[in-house]
Amino acid sequence: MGLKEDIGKQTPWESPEEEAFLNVLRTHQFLTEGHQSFCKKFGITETQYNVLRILKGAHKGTLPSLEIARRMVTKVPDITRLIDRLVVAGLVERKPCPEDRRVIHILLTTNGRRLVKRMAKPLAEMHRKQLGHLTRKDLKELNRLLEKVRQGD
Amino acid sequence: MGLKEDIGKQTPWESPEEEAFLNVLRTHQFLTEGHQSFCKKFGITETQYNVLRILKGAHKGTLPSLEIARRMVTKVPDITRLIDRLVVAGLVERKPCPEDRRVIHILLTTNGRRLVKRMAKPLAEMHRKQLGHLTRKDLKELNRLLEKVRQGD
DNA sequence: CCACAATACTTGTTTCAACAACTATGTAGA
DNA sequence: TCTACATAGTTGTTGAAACAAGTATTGTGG
Repeated sequence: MGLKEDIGKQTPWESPEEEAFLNVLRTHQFLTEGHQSFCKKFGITETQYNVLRILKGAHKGTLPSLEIARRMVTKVPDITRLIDRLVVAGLVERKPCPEDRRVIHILLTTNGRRLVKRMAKPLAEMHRKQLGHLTRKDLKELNRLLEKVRQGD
Repeated sequence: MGLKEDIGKQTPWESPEEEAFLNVLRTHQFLTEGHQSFCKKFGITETQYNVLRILKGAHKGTLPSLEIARRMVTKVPDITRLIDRLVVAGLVERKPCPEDRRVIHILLTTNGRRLVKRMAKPLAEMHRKQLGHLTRKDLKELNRLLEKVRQGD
């Protein structure tokens, strides 16, 4: 199924660039939908999972909040209340930095670490379900092209 | 710049699928950011533009609201108030369908049509700015792979 | 060392999206 | 024709994102 049938549009694309643009949007939507409902099963949002994932991958498992914001996929102008919710959920905690009292370090709690671990295998499964029909060569080429897109502007 | 440096992560990917997944998310963010600020310059949101674009491409320039919702890139469970805002902005209007009184047709007003037209050229320019550095072959391959992703699941 | 700028985060406010429940109209089978 | 169900859209409510302005701490040029 091509994009044209997919969205039931009458007129063709203005340009191949527009087609690619919408194609990225559609595919993003396709992938993110599954990811969203996946996260929901574990009681968190996509954005919240993103924070946990970043913390898990971080050196020493701790980062200043704005550093987390910087690494997020989406822009988060409101990192404070995003962290707030994770604190309330008992998944992360704040630890003021003694060296620089402006900074607040965020780290996973035991529960947070446990949740990320518990999500790992099912998540990998979902990725395989969503992308497993692409060959290694496909994936490599897709990654190359997506990275090339981001080099522009 | 690869994805790894891009997001400052320590640990490598769990799988090529996860890498591709995040790559789509990042690239989507990259593209949509520009698109968002573009739309903002014209006083509308991305979602609102999406409605206008769909109406412009629709046969006879009119569609029932739920049909619009169905064609949107993102899920819109709240099409009513999305249309509300466009009505208030004077860009679309509602026209009850006489044949089926459940249905309400949405159509562009003159102002709406004018706005879409006014946005067309700058938008094409932005697409070229964002994606112009990819060759035709790149774009074709990218489109092919993105469509292939959506065939899965 | 002192004013001033930069950094790191917080808070207030407004707007938008998500979810579910609800109304109104049309369709189809017993 | 009457009941049940499906479709189209609306509304109420809650929660989260967007934006801008504010506070506290640190770095820096004169």
